[in-house]
Formats: sequence, structure tokens, C-alpha cells
Amino acid sequence: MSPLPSENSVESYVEALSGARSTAEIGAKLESVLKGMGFKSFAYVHVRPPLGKKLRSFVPPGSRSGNQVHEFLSTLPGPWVDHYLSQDYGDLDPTLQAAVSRLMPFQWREIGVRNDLSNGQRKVLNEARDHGVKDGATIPIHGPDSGLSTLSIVGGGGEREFQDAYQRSYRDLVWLAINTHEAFLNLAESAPDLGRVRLTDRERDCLVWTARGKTAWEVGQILSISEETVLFHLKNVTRKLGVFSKHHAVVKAVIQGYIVP
Amino acid sequence: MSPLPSENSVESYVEALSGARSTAEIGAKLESVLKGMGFKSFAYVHVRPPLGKKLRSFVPPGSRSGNQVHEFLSTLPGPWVDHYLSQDYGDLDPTLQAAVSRLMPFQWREIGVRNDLSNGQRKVLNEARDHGVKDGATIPIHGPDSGLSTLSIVGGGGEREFQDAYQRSYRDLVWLAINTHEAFLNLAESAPDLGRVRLTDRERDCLVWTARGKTAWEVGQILSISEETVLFHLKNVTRKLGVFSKHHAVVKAVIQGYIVP
DNA sequence: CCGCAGCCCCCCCAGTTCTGGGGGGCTGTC
DNA sequence: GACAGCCCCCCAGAACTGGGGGGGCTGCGG
Repeated sequence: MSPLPSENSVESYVEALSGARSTAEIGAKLESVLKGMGFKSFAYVHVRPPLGKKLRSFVPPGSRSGNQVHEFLSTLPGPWVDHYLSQDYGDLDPTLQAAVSRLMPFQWREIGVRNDLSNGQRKVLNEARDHGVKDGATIPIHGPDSGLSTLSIVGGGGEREFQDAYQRSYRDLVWLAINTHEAFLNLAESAPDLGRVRLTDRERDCLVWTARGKTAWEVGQILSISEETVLFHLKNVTRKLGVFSKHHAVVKAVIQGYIVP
Repeated sequence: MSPLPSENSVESYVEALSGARSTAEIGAKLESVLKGMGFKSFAYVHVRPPLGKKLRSFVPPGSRSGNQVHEFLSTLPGPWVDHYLSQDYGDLDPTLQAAVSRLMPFQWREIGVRNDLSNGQRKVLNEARDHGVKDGATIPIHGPDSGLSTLSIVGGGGEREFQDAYQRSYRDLVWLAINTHEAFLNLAESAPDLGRVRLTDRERDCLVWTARGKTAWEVGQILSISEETVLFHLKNVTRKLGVFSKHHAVVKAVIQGYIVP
């Protein structure tokens, strides 16, 4: 629809995503479209994997903590990426922390001037700059099932050029980021989706209120049924979901989207 | 930038949002821009309020359970909204459940044809249709701090017209929804002290294994500590998260992304 | 019409687990 | 030296588990 010349590349990227068969393919496409928008390099990172989806992850070489890093795409300078991983900067990186509590894209500049950064956080930004990763912005992508990814873009020329490119493509960037995340979700195997069971309305009622911390007796009062009946329904759910207790059932029901507490 | 005639209204809406001083103001603007796109009515709902933000909530009149409902905007038929609230349909509504595990907009039609809906879920869809809320779609907005909102749009004419309007404005709808959510966040007072708490490594360990259905004794075996110590840590978490039991704590920790079970 | 399945409701009980208090003590780090 | 994190212990009462046993209603296929 309404393909402006400047939007052609974005739209065709999004369309191409649905046919992507591998993450590397997504990365290649992403690189070319972002280049076209005037950005030198990028990094797409899974900060928190969505519950119930299997995204590939690995332990970075030289990591001290055995902290898992989830699959990512990046065209940032190799030495910087290696350094970042080996130092577990993921736990420190102020841009990732900002992404947790933001909805809209933000420039790193905004982070850099904040005065509540710790020494370690400032160090990450400074070392990035020393590696040529200087003018940048991050688009947070809050996905379903508590998933969180970020798409960060980095400028190559001066700050002025980056500003212009960023302002010009602000809206496109959000669209790109969302669709990239969606493409990843589609590639990921959805975990034990095979075992989708049918819950009855009453079972859901009991689960919801149990998830809100009510005891069986309280749930009974709320639903105007006896405590025993509540326990009866929860026992059935426990069996259906193949878990060990009503509480385990609640957790699983939440994760798999059977209920919205 | 690059304002197509058809996009003018969307862009001017987004710009106007930053000046909005009240939610009612947002609603009025939203109504007019969505009307312009060919939709009869809409509902913007906070499914889960973001941590650390104070969004207004209330107990709907006639609610049986005292369940809290968060502030929302809606131009849906009044009788339907009243009925929905008084019946606590929020716990049942399949479109809300779908929103939890989706990133991109979806049409209600897709939900309606699924065959794993319970009677109650089907009832909600049917009753909505009887109230003239028939052709619709929902845009999930996964925000920061575990916030989740939905923007649902409803067609007034036939299914064909709705389809056309929906396809035509798919991308704009996402943009609208995100910016609306952002505007709400900006209006809300931030309540940082009510926000995220710090959990220790051991507390997280205990939570994770409890979320997997292990008893305190089993968790103790796994972590090579005593059952009492496990319970001790879980008690502390329960207090920190301000909930009623260790199981409730587990559910909250999962939803809010403290642990990945 | 009957049987059967699915859903919903109620009851019992011995054994297990958790709750919500309390009391310690040992390491580190700021 | 204070404080955070971790670890261990005790107890009475509440809550849950995992079995079992009943019903009743609806809707479907034979």
C-alpha cells in the first residue's frame, strides 16, 4: 500500500521477513535496509527470551559467570562484541537497562548525559566509543510472554548526520524492529505447543483466582462454590497440564497463556 | 516527515498526544482519527498496569468478585461495556488472552474459528456480536515494566469494509496504539518505590525451582541447602513482592520477569 | 429412549507441605 | 561496625495432596 519511494525498502524488507528461513537471512536483510537509511551498523539482541519459546542461546567464550547470552545479530566491530561478551557487559549496559523501562526509541546521547550512571555503566559507554560505536540509538521491543529485544543502530559519520537519519526514520525504525522480533518468534520453535489442552470455564476461574494468591476456600467464596469443588477443579487442571501441584499448574497456565492474572 | 495525505491525520494525532493533559483528551482524539480510518468504535484497555506506574483503577459496578479493573477508554456500546464489566468477562475474553502471546495485531475472526474455545469464551464473542460488536481486531501493546494494553477497533459496516479498512491501516494502527500507550505512561505518575525490587541470587534460585513445581524440600536437595532455608528465602521474597504466599510470589515473579522458569 | 461424555458440584480422610512468627550464626563489603 | 546475603533451627495452625465416593445437568449418537 501507498509505497513512497523512501518507504519501498522498508516495506519490501518487512515482506521479505515472512519468507526468512534463518536468523542469518534476517540479519543480511536488516543490514542492507539499515544501510540504506544511513546507519553504519546495528545490533539486534534478545535481552529476555519469551517464555515458552525456544530461542537459541549460548555461553559466550571467556564468560566468567556462565551467564547465558541469547542469540543476537550484530554488525558492530568484532573486537567490541568479543570484549562486551567476555566482560558480561550485558548485565551492566545502561542502554539495555533503559530499554527495560522504555517503550519508544531513545538515543544513547540521552543516556550518556544522565548523571545517575554508575562508574561501570559509564565505562561501558566510553569503551564502546573507543571502539567506534559512538552515535547510536536503541529501539526497545517488548514482545509477548515477557520477551524483550532491542535493535540498536549506530551512525558512521558525524553526530549531525546520525541525528538527521534518526529523526527521518524514527517511525520506520520502530516498524522494522517490531517485524524483526516477530520474524524471530516465527522462527523459534514454540515449545511444547503440541500439548495444548482444553480447560473448562470453571477450571479457568479457579486458576485465575489462585494465581491472584487466593486459597481454595477464598476462591470458593468468590465463585460461590465449596472449597472442595475448587480443589476438585484444580486437581483436574493439574492432571490435564501434567504437573505436580495446583500451584505448578497455575504457573504453567500463566506461561502458556491459558489465563491472564 | 513524508506526510501522505492519508497519513496526515495519524501524524497529527501522534503529535497532539504529547500535549494531552488527560485521558479523556486522548480518547477524543483517538476517536476522531479512528473514525477517519473507517472504524466505528474502539476500546483501549490496560490489561496489566506497568510496575511502578500509578494508573487509575476501580471496581466495576455489579462486579461479583471485587476484581479490579484498570482505567480504560471506550466508545463501544454502553450496555455491552456494563455487561462485560459486571460479568468479569476480562478473565474470560479470548481476545485478551490472545493479546498476551501475540506481538502483531490480529482479527477477532481468527480467534472465533479456533476450535479450542470453551463455551464461556464463545459466549463472550457471541454476546459481543449481539451488541453490535462484531467485526474487530486487537492490537496488543506490550509496554515496559510488564505493562500490557490493548487497542481494539470495531467496524461498523459489513465485514468486507472492515477488512479493507483494517488491511489499509494495519501499520498505522500499530503506530497509533504504541503512541497511545506512551501517552498514558506519560500521564501516569511514576511511583518508583512501588516498582521493581531487588532479589538475591538465592531467592531467585528458590523461586525458579518452585516455579518448576518442586517442594521446598526438593529445592533444598537441588541447591544442597536445607528445606528450612529454602522456606526462609521464599518468605523473604513473599514479603519483598508484597504477596500472600510463596506460590503467589512465584506467579508474580514470572509475570514481571524476575525469573524465567 | 438410553447410554455415555463432559461439565459441574459436593463430601471424606490420612499424610504432607506451607505459613508466619520467632531465634540464632557465618561471611563478606562499604 | 553496620549491613547484606546466606544459612540453619523451632512450632502451632492452616492449606494442600491424592486418593476415593457420590450426585445432577446437557447434548449427542444410536
